[in-house]
Amino acid sequence: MENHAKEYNVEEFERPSVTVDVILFTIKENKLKVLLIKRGAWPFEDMWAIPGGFISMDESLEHAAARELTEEAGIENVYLEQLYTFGDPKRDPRTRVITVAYFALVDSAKLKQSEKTDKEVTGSKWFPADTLPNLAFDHEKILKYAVRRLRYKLEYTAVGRELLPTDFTLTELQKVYEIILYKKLDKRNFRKKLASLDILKETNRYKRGHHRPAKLYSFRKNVELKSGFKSVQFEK
Amino acid sequence: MENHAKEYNVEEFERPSVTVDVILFTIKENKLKVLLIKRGAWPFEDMWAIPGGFISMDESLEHAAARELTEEAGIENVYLEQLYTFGDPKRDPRTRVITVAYFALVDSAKLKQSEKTDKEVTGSKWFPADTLPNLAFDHEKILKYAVRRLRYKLEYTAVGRELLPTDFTLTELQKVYEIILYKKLDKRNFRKKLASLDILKETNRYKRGHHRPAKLYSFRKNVELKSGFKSVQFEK
DNA sequence: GCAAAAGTGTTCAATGTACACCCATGC
DNA sequence: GCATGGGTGTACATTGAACACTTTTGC
Repeated sequence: MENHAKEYNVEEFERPSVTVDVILFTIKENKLKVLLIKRGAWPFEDMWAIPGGFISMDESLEHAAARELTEEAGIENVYLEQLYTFGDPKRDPRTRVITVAYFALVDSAKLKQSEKTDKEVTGSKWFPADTLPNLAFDHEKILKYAVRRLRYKLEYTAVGRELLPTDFTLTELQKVYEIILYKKLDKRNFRKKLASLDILKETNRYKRGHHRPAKLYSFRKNVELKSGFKSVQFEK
Repeated sequence: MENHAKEYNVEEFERPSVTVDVILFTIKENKLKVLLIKRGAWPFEDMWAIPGGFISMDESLEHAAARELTEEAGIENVYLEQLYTFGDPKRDPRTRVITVAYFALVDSAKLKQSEKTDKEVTGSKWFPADTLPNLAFDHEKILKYAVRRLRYKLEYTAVGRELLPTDFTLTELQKVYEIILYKKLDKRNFRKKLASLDILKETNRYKRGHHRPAKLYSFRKNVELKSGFKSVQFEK
């Protein structure tokens, strides 16, 4: 059939540009936050955008996403998951740009170091996921999609761990869920569920604060992010 | 920051080729089947592949997917959903090719017409999803991913409707679920669940066969594909 | 009248949800 | 000693799973 002949001459086809964009989430100040970057040039100059960039010809998509995170946020080894590919012909006024969006999760404690070194130098800033500035391109749509996916994932898997240090208290874990799902959870039910899932292990250390010390827990190794916290219906 | 300067000169970047591949599922002969196309040229000449092709510069990704379905399978207006984007640098020996995979569902009755006209002319063939030939490129991986997603979707949404004509019997619907989930379901529980979901409406027509006639049902309009049939755990 | 698919309810188990009090520490 | 967050169990409702017989038709 004719298509095969066409396929052979790969070079005949005009090629779009391909980027990766990475929505990086963290929790700070009891809020879900997203890292955005101020654009310095046309188009959408001075507007905020999701960090991203062009893929190299010899790197995988995931590698490109990880590289962007290092370059633009100075962080490494974070949870990274492909979200969706946005390819509307008019989404970038310069030329045809298809973007493969990823989302990433990082414990805010991990940010502290890099934050001090290149703070504001990069023109990047953390915004609360529920009060965003106007965004460049179709980035608002992408970001909203990412938030939906994050919520969904949180209910059905244990991705919450990616937003916490290795050791944490049960109350801290519950807060992660409450912040992202945007609703209060019942302490006893939450803990009962955790116990039944058998994904945590106690340490024998405690977090001491101003009140009664809280036992520290960590996730079991080899818990393949699964098993959920269904408490809201998301699809509509 | 330096990246913005780079971004401005979009043209400086080498561009990959971008294709869409579409995994088209249907149910025939009580099996889940997938449409594959025999390759006519290097690379992977004479091997079977998922239908797909290059995107045009002025069409959306979804449009490209729909167009491929029309060109390669002669069908239109089917359920189409973006699956995942595969971009390993070595997945195509010719050059860097990133493919945005979609999956599509079609009622086999809808195929009958086009089937007769261009059968075998296109070098395409329906394979049972569980007994595939060796596939070109990374298409086996893509296809397995599609099957997983289809199962998942079937449990949590009402996509099953896309594999049936507008009117169908409850037994036919149950068979769709059994074939895809690859397990027997209990007739009474299945019907009780359907009733509670309130997504079907009775017609006053019956399907007459060799035995007792079965009432025909259709899906309510505006049932946004949701609400599920959880009966197996999929993630692992 | 008999073979074959259509249709229909109840019981039990597991899971989810609501809810209130004592405990250990810092100050 | 008191304010504050840490920690724990029980009763009820909802959902899922197992299970068998009668009905209606074509032949």
